[in-house]
Parts: sequence; C-alpha cells; structure tokens
Amino acid sequence: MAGSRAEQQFLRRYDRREFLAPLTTVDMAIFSIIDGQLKVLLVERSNFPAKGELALPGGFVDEVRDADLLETAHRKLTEKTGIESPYLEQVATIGTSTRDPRGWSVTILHFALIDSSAVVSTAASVAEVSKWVSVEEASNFNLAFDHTDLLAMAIDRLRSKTRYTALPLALMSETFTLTELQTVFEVILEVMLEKKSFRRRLLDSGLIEETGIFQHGTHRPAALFRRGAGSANSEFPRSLEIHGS
Amino acid sequence: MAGSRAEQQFLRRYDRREFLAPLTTVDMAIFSIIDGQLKVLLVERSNFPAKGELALPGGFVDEVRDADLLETAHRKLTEKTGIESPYLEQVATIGTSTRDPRGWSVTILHFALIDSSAVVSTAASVAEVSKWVSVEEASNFNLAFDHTDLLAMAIDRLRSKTRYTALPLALMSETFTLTELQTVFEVILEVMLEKKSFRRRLLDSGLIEETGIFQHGTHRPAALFRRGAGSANSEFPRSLEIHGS
DNA sequence: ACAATAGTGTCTGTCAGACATTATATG
DNA sequence: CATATAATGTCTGACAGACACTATTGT
Repeated sequence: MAGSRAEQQFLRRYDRREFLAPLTTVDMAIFSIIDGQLKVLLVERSNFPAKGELALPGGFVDEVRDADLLETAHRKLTEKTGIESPYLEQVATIGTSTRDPRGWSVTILHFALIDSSAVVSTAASVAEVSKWVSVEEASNFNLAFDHTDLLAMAIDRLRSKTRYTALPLALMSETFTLTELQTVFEVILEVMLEKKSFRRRLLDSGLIEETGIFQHGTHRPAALFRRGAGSANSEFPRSLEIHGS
Repeated sequence: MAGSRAEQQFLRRYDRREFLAPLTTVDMAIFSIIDGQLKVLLVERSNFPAKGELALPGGFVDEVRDADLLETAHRKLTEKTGIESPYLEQVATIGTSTRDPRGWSVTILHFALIDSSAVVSTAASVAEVSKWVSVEEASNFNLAFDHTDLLAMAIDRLRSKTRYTALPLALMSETFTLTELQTVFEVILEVMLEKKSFRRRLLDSGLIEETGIFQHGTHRPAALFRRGAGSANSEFPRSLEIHGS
C-alpha cells in the first residue's frame, strides 16, 4: 500500500527544490530567574535581515542533524546557553507573508525554563552577543521582526500555566525553600500569593519532596525541598485566583 | 534601522530558492456531531504520496492567497466543507525528517468545530472524495502519514478543553436544549455528567441565553437556548471531574 | 392517570483565600 | 529575650458532585 511501484516512481522524480516552501525557523523564549527577576535571553542579530537588532534566539531547522522540531529547539538552546535538559514546550506557530522581509515565513515558537543556578555557565559558552533582559524591559524594546509579539505570547503562556500547574519548579535550582518558590510564582504572576494556600497546594501535590536539610539564614531555618517524581506540567484541579493587579 | 542600504542590498540579492526549507503544510481535524457521534472529516488522497489512503484534509500554504496560517486553515476548511466561520484553533506543529517520504516536513495541525446543522451542505460543495467518520473508527484506520497521531492530538485537545471551557457550544446548531448540549459533552468526554451541576455551570456562565422558545417533543417541552455573548473558549475556574471511564 | 422527559432543592466534599497564631532560629 | 522569618490552625466561600424531588407535557 505505502510503497506501490507508481508511488516509488513518483518519489524518485520528486524534487523538493522545484517547490517554494515558506522560510521555516524555530524561535525560543528562554526564561530564567536572575536577581529575583524574570529574565529572557536575547541575542543581537549578527546577520541580515535585522542585523544588529535584538531578537529571540532561533534559527533554521538543520535537515541533517535534527530528526524533529524538538531537536532543533534543543540544539538552539544548547548553542545559546550550554544547557542540556531544560523544560521545553511549543507555544505556537506563527506564519505570515510579512513577518520576514525575505518572504513568507513560519516560525515555531518554543519556550524554555532554565534553572537559575545553571545560568552562570552561560556567558562562557556563548560566542554570539547575548544577554539576559528582564521581561519588562524586553517587552518594551523594539525587537527584530515580530519578536515582541512572540515574546508576549510566550510570557502569556508561562503566566497562564503558572496559575494551574507547578511549572515554575523548572526555574528552581537543585534545592529551594518554599518561600523562594513562592517568590518565583509571585514574580511571574506579578501578584502576591497567600502563604498558607500556596504551601498546601505544593505540599499536597507530591511534586516536591523534603530533603531533610535546612537552610540556615538570619532567622528560623527553612526546610529545603527538591523537585519530586511528578511532572511539573501536570494540572491542579483549580487555578489560582488572580484578583487585582 | 530596518531598511539600511546594506540591508536593502542583502534583500535584493537574497533568493529563497537557493535554500531548502522543509515541506510545510496545514492539516485539519474538522469535527462535528452527526447522528449523535463525534465525527471527523477524512479525505481520500487523490495524489501521491499515500494516494488512495485516508487522511486529514490539508494542504500547502498558498503564498499568494494566504496572508497568514489562519487564512490557509480557513481556506482549506472552506474548500472541504463550504463552512465559512467555524471555531478554529491551532493544536500543535509536528515536524520530522521521516513523516513524509518527500523529505523533512512540517505540518501545522488545527482543529475546527462545526455546527451540526451546517454539515448538510457539505456533500454538495465537495469535489474530492471526503467522508465523515466517527472518531473511534477513524482512530483505528491506518491513516496516511502520521495522521493517526495527529488525530489523536486533536481529540486530546478537544477532550481536555471540554473539561474546562464550553467549547462544544461551537458544535451546536443555532438553538439547542440543555439536554442536547449535555449529550454532546458526554459524547466527547465518553462519560456521563451530572445534570444539575452541568446546568448550573452553563447557566451561570453567561455563555448561553434563553430564546424564550420551547421545543415540544414527546414530553415536557425543553427550553431552547442560543450561544450568548462570551467566548466559548473562556475558562471555568474548575475542571469537570472525570472519574471512571 | 401514567410515563417520560425537563428542571429544581439541597446536602456534601474539595480546595483556594484570609488571617491569626505558634515555632524556631540568630543577634 | 527580641525580632524576623518559617510554618501551622482554622474559618470562610466558591463551586462541582450526588441524588431526591417537583413540574409539565403527550398519549
């Protein structure tokens, strides 16, 4: 069925180069918490078009090296940050005739969350000019192409998932206190959360486990946790209620 | 900034045909409720590859006619069904080196929900061989390419959204009774729902409004409703609890 | 009057929010 | 021992589930 003689002949004669396909790229919104702020990695474009402008990192599918789009995204991420196994998720695919001056162009937008502590290694492994910018600043820059829109979509997705999953766990370092975790949620959502309900939600979720170790600081020591078995992407039965702001 | 002389020169010399881009298509899972079942529209492929096999409808971006991917999806939908304004949503983008024998290929998968009553007009306006198949059957067919996987993703998305939105409203005809609506939810979720909580949820949502008309059938007449102001895509604060199957 | 379908009353359970209270370090 | 921070107790409120009950039609 799948390999009739006629089909094989068709495929032998088929040459993709005879057909014009849209330019296809993978773009990445790579988030991390740095200095208590939600930051995104931007690169300064070293080639035309939009040379010199700030943009989300991204690039073309490498038909030889990438078996699928996720590998393209992973490869881009490793190239830019040196990070190997972040949280990585497809956000949306944007394709229009006008977004790239080279012609009809499609980008598959992903977002990645990386562990704050892993970020240190970034600068060293990066050749291209790249920098971490707070999402607020980044949203106000005039990014290359439609990247301002793409960034907004990625932030929306992160915010919305933060309301009904424990996704921000992917931003934490190996061990963390519940107060630290709550602060990260609050930074993302731009809202204060109730301590008791936050702790109940996380502790009951089974997504974190106690290390038995305590972090000694200025006052009462805080229990240190690590990520547990479950997927940080799994859904709570109810969303956090976001009122004001 | 955006149009320096050097950049203009770069663009004048740039010829996309020199670069090989992945094959890019838009595929559609078009759902409707027919004879009380959730059905999906399948077409018999009239060309190689996979000629003669059943597949989700889809096709290439038309760089001249389509301003963006959503227009491509709308165009495909209108070509296949004659429907103009369905609910339409992007599900995911799948790109691998192996899914199409012609080479590295990307598809942007969408799903559409169309009004049961609109379906009647379908057969007439369609040249290609297409047919409505229950999702159960369709999932068991061996569809062309990776379309069995694509269909599963689209069904997953529909099921999951049915748990926390009123998306199935898009499947109803102009007016409908609450019992009919509940039955559609049940068909999609493959679970029985509690009448009282279902009605409360929908009535309190403001997503439907009474027509004041009653449907007289074999017994007590049922109030007829129509879709209201709000977006059927908006989220309830809690998901429906799905226990057993 | 009866059967069948439409629609309601009301109790329970779960889980998030509010906020007061207790616990345990360090200086 | 004072104070800051960690952690808990417990009440409320929103909303889904369960299920018994009432209402209204056609036959």
